Amino acid sequence: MAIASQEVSPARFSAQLRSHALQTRIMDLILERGLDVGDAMPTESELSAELGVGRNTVRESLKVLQALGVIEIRHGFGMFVAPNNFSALVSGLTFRGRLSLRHKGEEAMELIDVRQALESGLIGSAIDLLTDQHLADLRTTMEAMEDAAKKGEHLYVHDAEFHRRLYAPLNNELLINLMDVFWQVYRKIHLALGTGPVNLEQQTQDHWDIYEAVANKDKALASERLQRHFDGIRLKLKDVAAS
Amino acid sequence: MAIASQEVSPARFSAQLRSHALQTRIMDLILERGLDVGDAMPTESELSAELGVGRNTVRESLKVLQALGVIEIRHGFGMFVAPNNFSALVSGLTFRGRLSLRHKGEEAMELIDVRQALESGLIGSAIDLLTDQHLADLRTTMEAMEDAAKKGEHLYVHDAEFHRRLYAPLNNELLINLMDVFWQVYRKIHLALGTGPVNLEQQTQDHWDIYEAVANKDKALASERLQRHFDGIRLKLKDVAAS
DNA sequence: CTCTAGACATTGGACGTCCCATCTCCTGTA
DNA sequence: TACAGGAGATGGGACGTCCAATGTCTAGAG
Repeated sequence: MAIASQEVSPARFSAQLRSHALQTRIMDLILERGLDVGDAMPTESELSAELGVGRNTVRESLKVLQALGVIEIRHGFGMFVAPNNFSALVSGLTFRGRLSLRHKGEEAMELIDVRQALESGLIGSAIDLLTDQHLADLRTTMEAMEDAAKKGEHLYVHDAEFHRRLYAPLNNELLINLMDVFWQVYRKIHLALGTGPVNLEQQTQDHWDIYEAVANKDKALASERLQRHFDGIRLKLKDVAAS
Repeated sequence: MAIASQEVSPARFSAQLRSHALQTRIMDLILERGLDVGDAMPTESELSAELGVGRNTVRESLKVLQALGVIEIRHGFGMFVAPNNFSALVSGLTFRGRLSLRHKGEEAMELIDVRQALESGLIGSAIDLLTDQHLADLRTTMEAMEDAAKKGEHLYVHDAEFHRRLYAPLNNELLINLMDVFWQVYRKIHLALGTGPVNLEQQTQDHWDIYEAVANKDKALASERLQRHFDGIRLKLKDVAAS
């Protein structure tokens, strides 16, 4: 009965500490009951009764947990422990980026910096662990990208897929999710600013270049080309932000 | 059944898309009104009226935005656009980590991997931009850590401070926040598992070693020692998780 | 016997109202 | 001038009610 850490006198504390405490209690409840990813949570009413708070209050916490990717809420069905999912961060970070663009776009640029550091820093390890299968997958993605480019379609999906598969060998879900978040935020900011003209062929060629370096297991070259790739992205962003 | 021109009738969409849309509307409202960090938001009632949704509904979204670090809510005073703040992620990631520890601790380990990649990958750039002031700050932190170690106190604060200051030269708030989040999550998971015996002197010496390499601007050595530092952390975690 | 359409129960979504808790600021008094 | 206390505003919370979505069960058609 790990009621543990029950506050004794919520008299002078509290601010938003209470709601945070409630979120924690719900997460603890999941852990204590041994619920795992995909398992059903108690209903809102049950939680409300069990935790001794109103249903609205519980709902506020649940919405937060949903936003944090802890639980998944399905209307008319129930709530479940969610698989790792960082999509929530996207909203917050996108907001940050757009907010910063009103000044000098510093935060948006920082985001690119982090992405660049992560990707160009990890490409070496990824190449070490690269198998033929991974390479084949990567090539498939590239071919799809080329097709899309020829048709004049957006490359968003393929671009994202490329970067995702590039680091698949590392077998690190957290990393993939994180990079995905950054990628999506960049895209959203870019969209929000209104996309300038895009050179689909050039974009595709950039990726082919990276692919080639990776296929040759040339770590230094791959890292450098990734670096350059991000320099390009950074320039494009700076360009649009200057408007 | 003639549907009399519903105002906003995303009839078939409705899922949690609605609440997400509401969050977006609030963020857009902030951007449209040109509100900046620290500025006051409309009150809950105003938002409720303006967005045409109930106050409870608006509150759920506001709580989420608070969790995402977009706004700051001060009971009895008002709501404000928040400075960048990732503390929310800590909760979610910590939960993930603890959940994963019931299996094989994979996710917790992934977190260390990402931290390791980020830190050892970026130390080079940080050293490039290192000034005497940064170095002096770092030394101050180390001395404080040593003091604490001698007194037998926990090194948490100093450890965090060290890693934070190590990358201060990069002048990238996002990165600092991100690493801070990872650090806190690691600490929380570690605490939740029950801390084994800690060797304060060894821990301090590890950091001194890193400091030394940085002070000598020896990028390779610094990177290697950071790598080793994280290997130690990883072992400790694996050790505790095995229980 | 099988398949499908519709009723039903369950569960989350939204809202309104009422009252409490907390904060800031202003006023009045010493 | 300084401090104490009140007023007003704002968020926090709890019910209760009704709506909407979803899965399941059942009855009827074939």
